Amino acid sequence: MLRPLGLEKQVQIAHIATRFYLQGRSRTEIADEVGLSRFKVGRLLEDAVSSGIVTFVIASPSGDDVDLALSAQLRERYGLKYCVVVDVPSQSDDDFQQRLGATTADLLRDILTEGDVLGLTSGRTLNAMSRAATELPVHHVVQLSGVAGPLQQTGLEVMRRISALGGIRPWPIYSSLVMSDALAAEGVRRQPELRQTFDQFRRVTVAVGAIGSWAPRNSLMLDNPAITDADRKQLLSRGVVAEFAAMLVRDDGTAVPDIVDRCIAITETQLRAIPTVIAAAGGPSKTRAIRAVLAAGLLSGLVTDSETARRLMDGANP
Amino acid sequence: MLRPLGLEKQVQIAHIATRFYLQGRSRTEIADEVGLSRFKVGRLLEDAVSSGIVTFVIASPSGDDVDLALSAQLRERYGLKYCVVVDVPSQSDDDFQQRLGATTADLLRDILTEGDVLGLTSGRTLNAMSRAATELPVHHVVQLSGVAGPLQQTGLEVMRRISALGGIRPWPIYSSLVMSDALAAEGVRRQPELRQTFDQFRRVTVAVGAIGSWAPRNSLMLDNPAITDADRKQLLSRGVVAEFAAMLVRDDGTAVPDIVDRCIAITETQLRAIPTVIAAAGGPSKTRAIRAVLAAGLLSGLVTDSETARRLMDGANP
DNA sequence: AACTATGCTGCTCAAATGAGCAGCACTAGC
DNA sequence: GCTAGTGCTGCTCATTTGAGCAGCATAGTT
Repeated sequence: MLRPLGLEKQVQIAHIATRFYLQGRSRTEIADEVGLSRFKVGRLLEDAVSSGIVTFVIASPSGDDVDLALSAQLRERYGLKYCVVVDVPSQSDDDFQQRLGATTADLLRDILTEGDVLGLTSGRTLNAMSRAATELPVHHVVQLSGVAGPLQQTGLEVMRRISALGGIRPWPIYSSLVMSDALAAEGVRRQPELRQTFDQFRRVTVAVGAIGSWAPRNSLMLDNPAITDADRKQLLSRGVVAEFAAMLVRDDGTAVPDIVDRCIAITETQLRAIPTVIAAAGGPSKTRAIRAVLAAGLLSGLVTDSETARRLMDGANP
Repeated sequence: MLRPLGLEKQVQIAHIATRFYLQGRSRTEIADEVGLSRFKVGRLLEDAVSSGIVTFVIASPSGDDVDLALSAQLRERYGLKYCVVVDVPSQSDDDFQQRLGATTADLLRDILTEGDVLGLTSGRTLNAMSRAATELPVHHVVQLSGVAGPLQQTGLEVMRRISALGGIRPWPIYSSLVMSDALAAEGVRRQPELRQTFDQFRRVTVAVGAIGSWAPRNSLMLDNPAITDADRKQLLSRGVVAEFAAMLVRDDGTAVPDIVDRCIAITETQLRAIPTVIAAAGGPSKTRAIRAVLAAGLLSGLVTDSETARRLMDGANP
């Protein structure tokens, strides 16, 4: 339209649009009512949309901080099964983890069913998730990777909280995530208690993990004492930018298996066998890492913040 | 729904709603895409609306000050053919008339066609209209009522401005609106010049008039010197609350013909014969009067402000 | 005047959609 | 263990709707 639609036409369109969209009448019905052909009504409704008289707003009805439209977009973009994007206005790191964790807990409560076996890694976000979780309809929670980072944020702590919800059996890993050498790791893996947990890996139906960033450096694993400066240097030179459980990933999504034999954690193959794998991670420093893990194609779900989501949307098509 | 919809379901609904409303895909298409039955998709879209995930906003695309939704509602409510409701944030009386007048001019430009003959009364709003009008595709403008009120706001002034637009022949009334007695009025009506104008009344296809309020008192006609205190008292006691052209109206819409024979203006019968009669009036003091004129059932159009529109909507069904 | 070009209208026919229903899983209560 | 109740699913059939088209009016051009 060159002329921006006459005033009376606008009102007429508004009338028809109200009847149609707000009152749910059919085009045919409206046509009879206002004395137009149903074709005319249909075209006026098209005009209503194209001229911007009618706008569609897609938003969370609870008015809470989930950006549904962005969630749906991101989900679409990366072919995810689950995707939740949280609006986190505050930039405080604590708030951040808090919101991401709480939302992840909400998502889990939503998608888990009785028969599911939940697998978890560690990290601040997962810790916040375990704090926020109030009810999870599962009976088994399996720790997917060994301990890394401060005592308060280990996978063990997460396991403790989750199993405290009641009726949930924990399968913990009492071991550090990374060993100094493959032989030591081999020895740990032989421990009966640990083998019990490892045996559970194939039963896990839903896994939730954090994403660690290696470039920029924001990862509990990378800071593990068992990883020497030489290790770090070598792995970084091999292109590692992210870690998920014990899996190290390059920008293009390919894995770097150099130290898998030193890790006490679920393997890539086992991880890929899990029907639903969800990552919870956000923040500017994690964007590149998240993109890498997405590129690896092992995620079926992602919980992140809106700023990160936008950055992920902006990136080149994967 | 008791539970306010699971998080994942919300995202799924948002996805489907986006595809449907924002991208215009069909339910069937979406169903194939996401692997659901078209019925399921349809139900999810219903949920999207009922749960408030999708909202329809009906607003003027130009972002200007016409409240389209309210216009359509009011139009519907009073069975009007044309109705424009203007948002006037400022409470200044001048702004008020200005906006109402400008919008009336827009409406006229929109609905008038070459063959139309325009009829006008007087008043501040119509004066503002004549100021705002830049092009009107008509060739004849007929003054419908005699002069009342200050020189700057008479119908004559309106006629002058409109005919100055070019290509428009004015049919003026050089007379006061009210005479002190019927005999004098009779004499005036005999004047050839005036008869020419009166002869045009039946040719008028679109009439635009202001509404005067008698209770509360806000009318140029009521203040006319030819109306004595006794007249006023009598007419008010007869229940007159409004005037349109020279027609005096009660709350219930019935006419009070007591002084018609003293008025130099179009008669009620002639007025009712005009296909399209539009009133332009607004403001708190005019609400009751507008309601009365609406009740009289002679209007096919109304231009008013949003506050007044809301008051008119609130009133009992006519 | 004849002729395109343009835009608007309402038609036909096929596709999309809604209403209502029966099948099925699950629950709660006996 | 049974059974009525509840909620969800996808079906059939009738209605609604869209795509595309031909008719018609208007405007501008030759």
